[in-house]
Amino acid sequence: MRYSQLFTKTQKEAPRDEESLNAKLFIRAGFIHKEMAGVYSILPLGLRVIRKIEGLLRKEMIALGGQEILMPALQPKANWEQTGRWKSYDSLFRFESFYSKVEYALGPTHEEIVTPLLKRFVSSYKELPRSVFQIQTKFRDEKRAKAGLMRSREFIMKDLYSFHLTQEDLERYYERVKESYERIFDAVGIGGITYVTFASGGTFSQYSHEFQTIAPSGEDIIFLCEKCRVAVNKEIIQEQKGCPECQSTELKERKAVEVGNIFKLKTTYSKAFEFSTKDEKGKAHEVIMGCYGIGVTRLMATVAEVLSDEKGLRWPSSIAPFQVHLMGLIGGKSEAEKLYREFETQGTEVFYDDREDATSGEKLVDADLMGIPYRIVVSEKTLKTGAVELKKRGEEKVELIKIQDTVHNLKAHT
RNA sequence: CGGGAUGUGGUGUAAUGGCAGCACGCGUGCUUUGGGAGCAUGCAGCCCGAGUUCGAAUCUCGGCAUCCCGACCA
Repeated sequence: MRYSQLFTKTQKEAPRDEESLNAKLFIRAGFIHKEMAGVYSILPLGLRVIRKIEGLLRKEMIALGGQEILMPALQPKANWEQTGRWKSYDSLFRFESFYSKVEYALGPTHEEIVTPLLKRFVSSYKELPRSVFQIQTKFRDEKRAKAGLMRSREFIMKDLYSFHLTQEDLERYYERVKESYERIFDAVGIGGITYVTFASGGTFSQYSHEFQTIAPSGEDIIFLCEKCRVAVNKEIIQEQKGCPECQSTELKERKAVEVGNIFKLKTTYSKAFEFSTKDEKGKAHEVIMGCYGIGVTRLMATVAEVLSDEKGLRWPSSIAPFQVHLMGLIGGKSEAEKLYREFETQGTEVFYDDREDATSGEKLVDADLMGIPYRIVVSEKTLKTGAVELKKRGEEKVELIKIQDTVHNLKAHT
């Protein structure tokens, strides 16, 4: 993509009405635009990051046997009454049609849809287990939206739901999802600071698990055991006392962001919707369920919060909007143009700062702000030796590589 | 929802009862170009509504919006 074609632009100053690091960086770099408290438009660069995260999640969910679907954000009141959550779910957006008295909900989560949906098709133990997932926009009427994309009223989430014949089968699947989540957080560069955290599991199971990423800006407090690499949520620290795995009481208190959550629903929703299957003997059993969420936009914000530096964003290759940020400075513009075309032909994701009216300084500063992993500068200086300059975002070291090897070389890097 | 704060060109800010100014941005021209350029010139603003006053961006009241703290958070 050419910078000159991009309708957005970067800005030097962060707006006064954003205090959180992620929102400041995303707005300055032109990734998002605030429409109102807790609601943002996603701009071209931001959307590319979201698509990357979605791709990664999709791959993992499919590996877990998940079948991708897309359920509605607009949901019938009746389903929410069936589970009692029409009245009890505080952050449910409810509204009435302008034309009739019909009331609707905007989905904050999809148990009320997915359970009757699976019930419609699954009626025998032979069809279990099953799992479905979606990547979709959720709505929650947060009492206070805050911290940019960290806690917004409209956000993108990946939600997976699994359906089992037995508790044991759910347990096995649950462990597989846990491992999958760990791979996902590793892949986006926050694995080292993300902890499986024991949280309250409600009345139906002993624990649920959250994936908590250590961050100064986090709104949750966790108590972590460095030895076991697990943590305990603030909610249950009183009853739990020590580390759930080694019983150590030397836990460290840290602020963290909840980037994912896995939960054994057991039969809560299958009971509400009378979803059961027959076993070999023809006896009906309520289906055992699990649900597993990762906030896509929150994950994006978390990566920005923990990996950025004073110059701007710093994306891991796995979810970067582009792999290469190319620019031609004085004396290097025509060579940069040629390189750009070559990259495009080769299918490398390249962002080309082809602006005629931007100064060198401006281009360099923008590259740091946007945080694309590899920067290639072509200028009179580099061309003296028939080379271009390659620099990785966040590192000081620059490497000169022969211009004719550049495209091939980057293919190896990315 | 309780508490606190703030609303001035697109963005960041100054003026605090008396001519709305600066920087970035945007337009035009020329010169520039390895870390958010220079000169010249132009465009663009007081959140909304009442009130006080000779006079309100400034004071008062109401509304709206945004941020922060708290409560809440599958």
